[in-house]
Amino acid sequence: MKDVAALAGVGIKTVSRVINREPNVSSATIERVRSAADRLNYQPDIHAGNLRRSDRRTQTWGLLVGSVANPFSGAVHRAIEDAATARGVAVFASSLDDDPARERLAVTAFLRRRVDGLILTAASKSQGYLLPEQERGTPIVFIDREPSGIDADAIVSNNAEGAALATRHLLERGHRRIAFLGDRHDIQTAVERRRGFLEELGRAGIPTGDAWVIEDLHDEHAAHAAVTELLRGESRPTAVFSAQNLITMGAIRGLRDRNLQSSVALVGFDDVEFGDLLDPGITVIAQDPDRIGRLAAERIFTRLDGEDIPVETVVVPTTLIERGSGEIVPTE
Amino acid sequence: MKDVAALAGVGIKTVSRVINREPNVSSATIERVRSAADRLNYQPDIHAGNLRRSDRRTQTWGLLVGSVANPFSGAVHRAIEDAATARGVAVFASSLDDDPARERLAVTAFLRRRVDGLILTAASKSQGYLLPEQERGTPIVFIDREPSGIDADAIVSNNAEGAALATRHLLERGHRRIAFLGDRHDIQTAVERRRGFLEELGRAGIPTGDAWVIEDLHDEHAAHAAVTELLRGESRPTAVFSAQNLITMGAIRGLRDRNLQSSVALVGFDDVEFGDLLDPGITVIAQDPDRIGRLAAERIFTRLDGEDIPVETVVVPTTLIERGSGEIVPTE
DNA sequence: CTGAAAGCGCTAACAG
DNA sequence: CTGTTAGCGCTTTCAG
Repeated sequence: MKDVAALAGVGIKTVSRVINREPNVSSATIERVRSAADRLNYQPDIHAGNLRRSDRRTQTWGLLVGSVANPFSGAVHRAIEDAATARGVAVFASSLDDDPARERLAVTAFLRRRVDGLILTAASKSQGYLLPEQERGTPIVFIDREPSGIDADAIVSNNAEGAALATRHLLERGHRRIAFLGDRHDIQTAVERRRGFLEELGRAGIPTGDAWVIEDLHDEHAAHAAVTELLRGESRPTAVFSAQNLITMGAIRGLRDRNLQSSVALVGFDDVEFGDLLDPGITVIAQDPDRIGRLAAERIFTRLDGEDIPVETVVVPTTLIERGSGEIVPTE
Repeated sequence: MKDVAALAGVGIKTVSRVINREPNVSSATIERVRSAADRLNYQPDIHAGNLRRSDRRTQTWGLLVGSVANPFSGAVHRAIEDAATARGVAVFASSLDDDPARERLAVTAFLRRRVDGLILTAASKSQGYLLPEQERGTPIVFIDREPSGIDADAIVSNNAEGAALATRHLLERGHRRIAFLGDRHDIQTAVERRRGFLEELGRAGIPTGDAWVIEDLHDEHAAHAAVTELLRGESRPTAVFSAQNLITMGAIRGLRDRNLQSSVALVGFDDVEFGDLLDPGITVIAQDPDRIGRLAAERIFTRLDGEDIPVETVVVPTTLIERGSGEIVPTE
């Protein structure tokens, strides 16, 4: 900036004014500064300025998700990015793999870079460690899972209702022996989905004990194995509710292995790409990652803009998409 | 930091030493400073320090991809993130949608935040505008596409060879009437893939004019429509080579609409999730996003570490994955 | 309309 | 082993 000022033959403050589009600079001066800056390929250092700026905004956010390679996270990320860049905000992203230690490291890394806001799918048991940062005024929004140990905004899907909807869908088609395939039992969404499933069975008067509830399936492989085992028994379920993306993939494989994909019903939670190209198509409870991301970004902006609204959990509805696998009726 | 120093009863420089794990501090002092920092929830400001630090490293990179919502980009992103965080580097990500204007904006946004390195899938015609930054010492690595207007490292797939491999695969099964479905013709990878296709046809002695070459299919919908149209004619192709992810999806739909998925062969470029669950499975030329990301990150680190190696384009091999659709033989 | 001086949080260079 | 002083690139404040 000093160099630009020297080249343009003006004071350093005048360059600052031009760069920041502040008023009270003659257009001739503006032009001189502009061309000097261009000639030197000058890019202002946003962080140096931030050191002295009164609002102390870095125009940067930190985003923590399961994994940036996961399609759901990717869609959420994209929605957040679109909202953020529209207002000049750059976004850091970090993958947690549901590992609390990684969460702490990523949060620390972002805080040291003085992000203006934090959006996270927490992997830790409690996020109380974020309290001091929140009190310092940094907006924090949780997505996908609600926070614990801290009172903060959250944007989540209606997991229990979605699971109940899936279950009801199967019940209405006459299924009574429905298996539940769930993710790690310490993940909040997994718990909610199981609850929705069991409660719906309860409402239908089906003794919960009758349900096959298989949990802690942490990847496609485990789900595949579990389904294979499940279908081997004498009294096997007539329908399967797979409560997560990868588990659905494993379930599809398991059903195919035994050539049961057209006789055992399947409803998955989370949309699967290609779901409509399979035969039968895969019926799912679809989440709305785009909306989740957009709402999270809006919430951060609202708080940064100084509005003192109460902390809130926004529930984003899920949708049942019928494609065939969920409409199979029990044969036995 | 001043506050921490006051609370610990030491000078500010001593706090700096402790935070940065510099030597020559008594362990008693370290302990006092540590607990004071903890009590105040102190997080050092990496950017303030950077202003004065001799190496001027922000430990931050910028990544520009097609879209963070795209599975290929997501996989590359993840590989880069893993390499980066292992050495304390945080990663900005931005989606370009193949829009040159977005590329410029994102680059500017990152440069103002003083990233130490830039990894990009360029959308612009020429990246000459990056020359001053490169001369300033910022490592720049291109992924997926080679740069133009600037001499810089690149990590790319062997697009032409992969396309030739796909084409040869079809030729070997007796196909002579093969259609090519391509992305926007101004995208380098699309051009390369078309070249590989046409050259392989040439080697087989098939007059290039005989080939159906349909280009500028920029999304799944356009590809779907193109395939539908293509299959309507009297002398339709016996095989289709779809040269990109979304185009393959559209092609699958088009073939299914006419119930030709088991009579017209299909090979796609880019792996498609679920490819093995379809019937027939989708034969593809798979790229290696993980390796691309890893190599890009390594290249940045190597240059940051000061090694003055020559600029190089690393070609990452692609793999043919046979799943059924590409092994269909011509019926006519 | 323009510029000089001070200071943001930190590290380099030096002195004790 | 520890502290002091200067200054990184910028914005704030205030004086022209």
